[in-house]
Amino acid sequence: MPELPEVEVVRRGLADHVQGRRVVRVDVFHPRSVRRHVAGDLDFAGRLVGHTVGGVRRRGKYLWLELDDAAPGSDALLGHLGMSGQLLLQDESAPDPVHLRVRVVFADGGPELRFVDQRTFGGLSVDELVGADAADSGETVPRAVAHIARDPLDPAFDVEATVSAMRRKRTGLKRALLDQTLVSGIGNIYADEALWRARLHGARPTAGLTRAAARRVLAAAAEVMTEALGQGGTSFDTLYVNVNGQSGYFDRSLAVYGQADRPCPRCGTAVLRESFMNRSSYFCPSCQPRPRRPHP
DNA sequence: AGACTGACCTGAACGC
DNA sequence: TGCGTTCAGGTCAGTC
Repeated sequence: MPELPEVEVVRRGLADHVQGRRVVRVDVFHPRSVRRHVAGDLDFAGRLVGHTVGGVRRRGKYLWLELDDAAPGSDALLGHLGMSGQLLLQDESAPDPVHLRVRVVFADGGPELRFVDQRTFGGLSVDELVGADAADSGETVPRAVAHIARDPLDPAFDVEATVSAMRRKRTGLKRALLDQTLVSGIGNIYADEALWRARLHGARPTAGLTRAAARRVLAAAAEVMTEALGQGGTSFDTLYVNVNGQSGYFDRSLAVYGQADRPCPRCGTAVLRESFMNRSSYFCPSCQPRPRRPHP
């Protein structure tokens, strides 16, 4: 399940291996994988061919390859891995993976960029770059990413503004952590881990949080994702760009996620699993007591 | 306007 | 053995 650290691992791998390369051919094998490109797969391919990959950027779980340059109005190849997406660099002689959805071929004859996605929740599109925020920083993001908040590892991430925005919400803390327009990059796994580190229950109403508690959980999220990145980063020295986290090492370090009935690493109490938003939440009932007035 | 739900998708694991 | 059910969960259109 790619969340911020996994996407960042991919970004680094791509930056090392596709920057400066010119696209000569694009094959789209599954229309759903380019559904965000409303002009269709032919237009998608046409906007890539002939262009050279510039910088490789990321915000939250979104990743994009600047085409030619980063100026507003220029195009970028935007990608989201969804649940099962992978961006692989593979030699043209390597057999096509079963779930190969899009192939990008480069002029130098080197390894192809292959978008592989079993469940097709992810996707690619070509999107125009726009100014990142009102301030004239010169930073640009694809139009489709403009509504996504900065993530906790972004140097320009504003903790105090995020704390204020969080406390203005009328929702539960875990919902808020998963809200990509409030703070991006956090998914179900790192939300549970951050809540555990901050000793807070996900049903705590955001409006009732102290600023200190809100800061604590955001700091915990940044910390756990930084640690995961450190471990995920060990495996991308080859042309194979690992994306889905399956071969990452961080799962050994998870305190509560997926650890139902196992002892909490801090106090030994059995970790609980609960259903939440059609998925699962894991927490320690001792370290993270349910609030007296939980947000439903 | 903001909060929330359901739909999308495939394959593995499980129960009977 | 096989069939049906559940689970994994990121995002956004649609609803209230």
